[in-house]
Order: sequence, then C-alpha cells, then structure tokens
Amino acid sequence: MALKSRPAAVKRAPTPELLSMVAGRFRALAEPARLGILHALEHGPLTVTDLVQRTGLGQGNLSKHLQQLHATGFLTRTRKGLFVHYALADDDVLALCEVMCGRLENDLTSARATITTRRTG
Amino acid sequence: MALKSRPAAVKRAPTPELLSMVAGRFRALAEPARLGILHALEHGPLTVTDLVQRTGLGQGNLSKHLQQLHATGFLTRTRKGLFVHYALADDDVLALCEVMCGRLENDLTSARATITTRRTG
DNA sequence: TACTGATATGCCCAACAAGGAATACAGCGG
DNA sequence: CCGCTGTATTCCTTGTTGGGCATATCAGTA
Repeated sequence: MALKSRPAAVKRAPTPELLSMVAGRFRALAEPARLGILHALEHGPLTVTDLVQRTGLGQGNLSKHLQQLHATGFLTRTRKGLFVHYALADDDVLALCEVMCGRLENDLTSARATITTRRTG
Repeated sequence: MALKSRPAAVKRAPTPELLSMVAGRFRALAEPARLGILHALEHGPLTVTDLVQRTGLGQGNLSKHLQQLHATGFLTRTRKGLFVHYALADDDVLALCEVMCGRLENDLTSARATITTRRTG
C-alpha cells in the first residue's frame, strides 16, 4: 500500500501549528458523511450530482463537504463543462480507512471475547 | 511499519453504523491536544501527572482526553499504586500521523511551488 | 443577451465538543 | 478510621460544526 513508501515524517518538535494542521486533516475524515463520499469515490470520479444520489446528502451540504475534503487535499476537482468531477487524490485515504477498520474489527472481536470469557480465563 | 501487515478490511456495504464508528476513531485524532498527548507518549508510558506537565493541559481536561483515546483503543491504561500509566496501544497511531504529516508536507511544498511558478509553467 | 442546469455560498439553527473550576473517587500512609 | 495524593467526573460556558434552505455564481446554449 501507499503507506510504506513514504519517507519518515517530521517527528520532533511538533509545533502547535503543525498539530493543528494534522488535526484538521484527521477532522476531515472524522465525519460519516465525508467517509461515505470517499467510499462512493473509491471506484472512480463522480460529479456532484452523482454524489447527491449515491450519498443521499443535500446538494448544498454535499458541496460543503466536498470543499472541505478538497481543501485538505483528499480530493481533486476537475471541471468538465457544466459538471465538476471529484476524485480521490491518492490512495492514502483508503489505506487510512483500512487501518481504522482493522482496528475497529480488532476492538470489537476482543470486546466480544472479553464478554464471553469473562471470569473463565 | 505496522500498516502493511494488516489483512484487507471491510470494504463493501459500509453501514452507517460502521461509518460512524470509523469517523469516531478519526475524531479521536482530530484534536491538537490529543495529538500532543500521543506525541508525548511516543517514547514510553507516562502518568497523568507527567502528561499534565508535558502537555500543559489542565488535569481534568487531560483526563477526559485520555478517556477518549483509551475508549477508541489508542491508549492502554495501567494502574500502579496511586498512579495510572498511559501508553500507546500500538504503532498504528504513529503510522497514521506520519501519513498525515507526509501529506501535509506535500501539500505545503506544492502550494509554495504553485505560488513561485504561477504563470511561468 | 436571456435562459437553463450544475455547483457553490451565505444564513440560520440545533447539536456537539473542549476548557476551566469544583468536586467525587481510589489507593496509600499514618 | 483519617488524611493525603493522584485521577476521574460533573457542571457550566463558549466556540465550532453539520444540515436545511434560499440564493448566488458559473458554464453552456439559443
């Protein structure tokens, strides 16, 4: 996946500004609606109208989410005539979501295990 | 890094619930204060008191952030006498942050390039 | 230029989240 | 049992954010 080919990032002296910017990136992914948008774009670019149908979000609302994802670098924007095509900027999003889903599964299964084996292990 | 050794996560039919849970995971990282906490724990476990000093957060406030990071599975909690030691649950957090930092650097440098090369490319 | 369809933006409201202060709780020592 | 220290929780206030709605902008076309 795209994650392993990245050079070591800044690790020391994280200034408050840097923390805020990184937090902003995470915040862009911290919304079910936006994750739904990203998922809808997983298999190729879509127009806003397409996304309105697939996500069920209101047009204005959707547009705002798209702006946010574009501003944080997760989406590319291409105008083609009347339509605007949005697409995933790269594979990082998918990788990030996979990590989170993996963690989620782990936590859920281990939570289940904790329940079933409580007091018996 | 820890990201490549993970099996493919759930990709199809992301129910709203799943999206919300994943979003919650991202939201846990979507706060400068919590990122600061995680950074402080990068080199080993620390007590709440330690973290109060290193992060400059109020004790109550810090405790709440710790609960949140613990609830989302990013931190482990170990009681040792009066003290509670918090530690990173695994390396995923670091990997995730590296990805975000890498993206950030890319975006910043390309933004700079856009400014310096505008109308000249 | 006027008109239409696609997208973006501004305004408002409700829900939420973070920080501070005070307080409650847990474990140790006397 | 009591006091002390470290940690968790509650209440309150304030700032932020998502959603709906109306409206503005933009691009193509007659």
